[in-house]
Amino acid sequence: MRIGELSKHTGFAAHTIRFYESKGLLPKPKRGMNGYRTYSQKSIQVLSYIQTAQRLGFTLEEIHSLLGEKANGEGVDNDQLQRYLDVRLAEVNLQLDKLALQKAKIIEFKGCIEVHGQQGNCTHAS
Amino acid sequence: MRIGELSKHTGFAAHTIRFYESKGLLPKPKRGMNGYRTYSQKSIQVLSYIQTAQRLGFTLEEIHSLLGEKANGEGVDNDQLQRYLDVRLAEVNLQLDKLALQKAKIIEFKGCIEVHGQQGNCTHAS
DNA sequence: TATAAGCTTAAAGTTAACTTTAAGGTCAAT
DNA sequence: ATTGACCTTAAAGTTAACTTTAAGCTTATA
Repeated sequence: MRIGELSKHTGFAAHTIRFYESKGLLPKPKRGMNGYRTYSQKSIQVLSYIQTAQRLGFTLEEIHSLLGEKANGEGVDNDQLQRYLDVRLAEVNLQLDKLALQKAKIIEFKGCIEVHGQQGNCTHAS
Repeated sequence: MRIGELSKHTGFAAHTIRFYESKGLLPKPKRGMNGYRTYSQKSIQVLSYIQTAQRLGFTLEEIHSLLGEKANGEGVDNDQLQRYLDVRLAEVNLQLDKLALQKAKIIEFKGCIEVHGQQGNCTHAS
């Protein structure tokens, strides 16, 4: 399979696949006699893994670690994976708290302006 | 007041204040005969306004609009401000939903791996 | 007087995850 | 044979919000 077909199977643009390769997320594929990249089914699985990890909010750098240096799809063991997930979970919870606070402030601010206007004492609502 | 003092009053680093000026968030200040920037109390208020807006999650570009082109601290009227707040609120809600979904997926994933291991059918938990 | 702290500028560097560009070789179909 | 789709590379561009660097005045302190 060439890069265009892999692209269709995974939804990743061809240039994104090349970019991932350059970042070490995908192993360097075999090349045809014309220099074109040649992929196997395995590559679909790895890209699918990357997609899943991205949906969980992992960065490409973290995914790189998850996949392991070789990027064969072997990657970390289950204990390490659990630790990664715990760290990510903590980050998500932190972000959720931060956004909940922002939301509360915005709502407070909205109410305040409605009543007092912008010049009021709510300009710097805590 | 020179830039160092303004920095101490507001908590913004001097180079950040210059950066805001370059972005049009702060009006160009007067200069002393030595070329040094000279600020008044007003600048403290504008920076404080910027800080508040940042805490609500507005980008510098949005804050630029909020302050108005002149960056005098006059800025938008209350109706426009309400609209900005509504837009930002919608963004925050969207982010909250996205993160809540991520959190649920991570937890699901964690449980799945605990039981089946990484090779299991949970690798691509929906 | 010497030194350190503070001020000036313009430009480049940072991070993330791509996207775009340029300049060209290959392949399939008409 | 030519057109168009697909492939190649390396390098630069994108966005946000700064930070860092370089090179050089000015001011305050010891």
